[in-house]
Amino acid sequence: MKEILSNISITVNNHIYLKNPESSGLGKRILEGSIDLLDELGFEAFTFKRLADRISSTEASVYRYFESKHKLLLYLTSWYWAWTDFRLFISLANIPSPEERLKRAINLLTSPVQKDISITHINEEKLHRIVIAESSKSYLTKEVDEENEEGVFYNYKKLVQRVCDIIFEIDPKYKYPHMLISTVIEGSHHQRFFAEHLPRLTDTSKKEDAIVFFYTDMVFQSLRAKQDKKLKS
Amino acid sequence: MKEILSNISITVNNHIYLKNPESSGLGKRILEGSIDLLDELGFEAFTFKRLADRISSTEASVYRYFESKHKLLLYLTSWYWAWTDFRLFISLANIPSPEERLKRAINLLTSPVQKDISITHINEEKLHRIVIAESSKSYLTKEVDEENEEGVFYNYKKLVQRVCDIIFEIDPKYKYPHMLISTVIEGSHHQRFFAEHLPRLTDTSKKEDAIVFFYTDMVFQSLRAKQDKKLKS
DNA sequence: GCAAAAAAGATAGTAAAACTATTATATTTG
DNA sequence: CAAATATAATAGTTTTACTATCTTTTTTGC
Repeated sequence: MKEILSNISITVNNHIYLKNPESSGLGKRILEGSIDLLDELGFEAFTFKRLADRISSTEASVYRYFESKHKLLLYLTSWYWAWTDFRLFISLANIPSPEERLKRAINLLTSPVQKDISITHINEEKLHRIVIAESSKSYLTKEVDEENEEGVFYNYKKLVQRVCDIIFEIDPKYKYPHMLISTVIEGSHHQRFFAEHLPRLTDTSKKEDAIVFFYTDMVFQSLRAKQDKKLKS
Repeated sequence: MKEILSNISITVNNHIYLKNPESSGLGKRILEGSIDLLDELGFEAFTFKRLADRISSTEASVYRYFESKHKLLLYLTSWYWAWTDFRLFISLANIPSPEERLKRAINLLTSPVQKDISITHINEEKLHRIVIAESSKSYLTKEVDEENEEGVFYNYKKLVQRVCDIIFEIDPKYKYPHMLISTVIEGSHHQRFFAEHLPRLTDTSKKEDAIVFFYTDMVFQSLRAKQDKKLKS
């Protein structure tokens, strides 16, 4: 995958950074280092000082790229949504049946991220763990409206919309596609976190992937309620 | 309601506080003041210094009740789950049909909190907004396992279990009751936040309460998938 | 009603976090 | 190679998140 896609790149809204971290070696070290450290320490204990030490740079240099650790988190999650949207696009290409496309979409959104699908210097497996544990902190703030106006959540909305478009093909009358899909995305992340840390809030069975199964079923049952087509679930 | 229930009180795991805030006037002012301030400022900008100023006390005095603002948030959310569990208990009393009980439970878990159901000095309407915007920060931390062992999430688990018990009555074979209910609770909170701040991630229709309807439908459709009883949805 | 105990207030102080500013040294680019 | 730009090194500020100490007020048990 690396070969084929070496000339595509993931873009993130430029209100999120001061200087594009993809534009320099230090910028890339900041991204790599912050993914490692956020995964190790969590958002609360993560600081630019610690990041600078880890990548053998200085606090002041990191501040030239991102105005705060909150913006850095926003960058990483936004990158993740763009990357997920891109993978989704590929996964759905040339599949004529909307039901099959929806099934593949849910599968991609709710499955764990495997190491081997990396396309860049970014460790997507670690990034996935960061998104699970930290991404809701990127919008559950008092600055959300302001930042939303700047377009920093565009990549997330775009991904949700892409899946909603499939639902529209299956049932143009279905009233809650966005609610359904954002519930699937946020929900599956929460369930992965619960499975690891608060197992009594979920139902873990190690054999099959209960999370993928549950949300696939949930979506198709919710849609079947509104229409009575046969589904290849 | 205030009259009838004046002798019941909500209990919170004692690992969460240093001194029980319900045991003194200052403690109650801390609870009241923190609910006001958290609602106004959000968790990030909330500090014990600001809280102390607001309630005309001192930082040091607040620290005698809670060892950190994180523990205070944990207290408030835990209180909220106990209160919700209590309301649920009442709402389900003497309703024989498990389907009807489940419907009432989903309704209670996904509806907005109205002012008039207050039983204490706590402003439950504000607390509900805090739970929506901040409660996931109480467990999305690196300390979650440690704190979970101390039992600080017990009230949340208990609430989820209570609803799972109803599902068991309806369909003892259903495999994912905890996933279903925690998805409903977390999901409905997220959707309320989205409706206000990120509307493109949800489907708002101001007339009826789309969120209650959506999750009720979701639950009953998910269960109908596994069984074919008639439901009064 | 009073003494002892406990709670709260007043004040001060520390370590670290979250930045900003300045100057010097590399590195890039035209 | 000069000029521009990026990074490093260093230092400083303000705020947060606490801890410590001492005094005053309130509670309580007799």
